[in-house]
Amino acid sequence: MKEHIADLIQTALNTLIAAGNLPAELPSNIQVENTRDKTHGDLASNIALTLAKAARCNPRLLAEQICAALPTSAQVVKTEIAGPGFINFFLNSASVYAVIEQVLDQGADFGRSAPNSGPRVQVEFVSANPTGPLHVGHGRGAAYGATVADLLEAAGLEVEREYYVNDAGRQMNILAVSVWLRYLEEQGLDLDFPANGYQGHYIRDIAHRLAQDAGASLAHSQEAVFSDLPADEPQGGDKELYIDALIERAQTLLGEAGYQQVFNAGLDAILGDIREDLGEFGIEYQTWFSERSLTHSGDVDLALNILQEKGHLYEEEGNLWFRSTAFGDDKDRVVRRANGQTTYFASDIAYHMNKFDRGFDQVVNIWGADHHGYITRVKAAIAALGYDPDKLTVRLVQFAILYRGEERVQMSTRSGSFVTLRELREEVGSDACRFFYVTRKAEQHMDFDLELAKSQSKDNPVYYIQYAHARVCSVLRKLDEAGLVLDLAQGRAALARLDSEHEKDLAVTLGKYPECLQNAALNYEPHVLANYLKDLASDFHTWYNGHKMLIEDTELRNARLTLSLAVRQVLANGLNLLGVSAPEQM
RNA sequence: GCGCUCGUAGCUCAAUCGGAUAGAGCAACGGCCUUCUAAGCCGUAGGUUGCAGGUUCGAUUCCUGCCGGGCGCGCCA
Repeated sequence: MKEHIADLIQTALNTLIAAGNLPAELPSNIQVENTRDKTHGDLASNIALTLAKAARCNPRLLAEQICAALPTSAQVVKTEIAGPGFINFFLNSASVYAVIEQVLDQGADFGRSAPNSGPRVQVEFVSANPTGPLHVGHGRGAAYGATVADLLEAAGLEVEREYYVNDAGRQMNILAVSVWLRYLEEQGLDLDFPANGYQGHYIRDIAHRLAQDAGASLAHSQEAVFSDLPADEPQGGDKELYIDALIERAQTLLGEAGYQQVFNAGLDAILGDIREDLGEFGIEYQTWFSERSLTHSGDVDLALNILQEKGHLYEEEGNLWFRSTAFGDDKDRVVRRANGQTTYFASDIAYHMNKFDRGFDQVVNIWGADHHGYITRVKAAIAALGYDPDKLTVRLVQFAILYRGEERVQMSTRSGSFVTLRELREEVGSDACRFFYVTRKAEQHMDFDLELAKSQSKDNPVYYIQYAHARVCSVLRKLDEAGLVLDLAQGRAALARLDSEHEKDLAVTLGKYPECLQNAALNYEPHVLANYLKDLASDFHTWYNGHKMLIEDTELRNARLTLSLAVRQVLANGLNLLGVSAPEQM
């Protein structure tokens, strides 16, 4: 429809140019927009405002000339000039209601672009360290990333969802030691748990299972484990030095195979838990990418060699540095320490090289807002390796603050007393979680009210939207109970009988859905879709409250039910993209 | 201190690449239940878009400075 209006305007402009009323050299970009205010018609163009200067003409006067030169169109009822020179187009009801048939014809595909018709994109999200269960902060990244991925897919892109598993590094060794110590406790040792160890109860569970599998084969005496270790923090020592010493002791006593057994017991249990948690949250990945595999495959060395060859590395005091300042970073970064160990950043360089080598046209990283300082150096590395850093998009997600009504829910990562995503889902349900998490702009701080998310009232947007969907289903049930049948063909033929403002508003809102999806996808803004669904549900409820569906007039009844079906379809399509169910009854 | 980010009604938030009179919901106030779901409906009021400049036909949006909140600034991951 917008194209049609743009064509009309183009024809008018051509006429004016031919008549010598306009200079031939004009910017050719004709904008046609949905109107925000329906008193401004259905569609509007600012063409007279943008051309006024080049045409050396008062915008309103120019608008009048354009209007006069517009060819007649069956779809346009009237045009109006308003404000500083906008041209407003009023459409006939048949063109407004045409969308209803389109929705019913296309069903679940309505609003979606042809699958895999666009570029190939990877979306990496969550990627939390497998050292403990996901907490509510990860939940927002999960919901946001999953929805962005689904939206991009709906927009026709070929999408691959990936989780980067940080299964290398010191934190993982701390996890392994934590598991081992709990295991030793179960074997009868009496010990002080390290201040820097993982305190959560889940560690005991993992240790318990390890004991069942391994028996006493990993046990060592109190003496062997703790002799000659530096003091831990409570004893006036350094907790970092202490835990590192414990890691070394574990590796010595257990040997390569034994240590791996403990290590993997922790990793497998936690990763399994995360995977299950996300699965229950409606999130599936195509790839779980292991950080360790980058070392084993030689990708880390390869990446460093390439940087070395290109002259972007230098040594200083035994450390190997990447000259990221040459690419806009604040300071250079160490990639390999004097002790030979590569840094986390080195893995990340290799990881991004690997991503680009897999041939993605676009790479999207969803990170917590605390990582924003990291963007520059990663882009620097990508550029230094010879790839296009603009192909990487990083979207940051702010943390959510939980409220129970007015009261803020305290969270502390220490001592494992944080609120897990699983706990949150169990309390308010996955649907409400998925919706609430994406209802605000990602980079916006958000307040997540548990009471609101649980409430069954119109104040709760999830309930309100799902209720609209269920309401249509309910009406169809009532229809059936009354011994009536929906004649869809008659309903579609009789759409012109829908003559109330509410019905027209609804159809207009339905018509905006495809564009809403495009905007939400291309800008990585799921909240646009969430807000749209609220508006659509609101329009539907308003209409429903003012008009009875199950009426004597068969033709009008079928027309209203036909509109309802279209509303239900779009609600279901949108909810599905947000990972929220569309229930048939509440 | 430097960098990024945010600041919109009392509260939580919108505002479609710079568009028209800045919109919703909650709370407040005033009305509504013999109804396909009152777990609701209708209406009223509520604003110097943090402040001050700039860019232009037009700025919540872009630029500069200031004020205020958040985050980051490790050979941690």
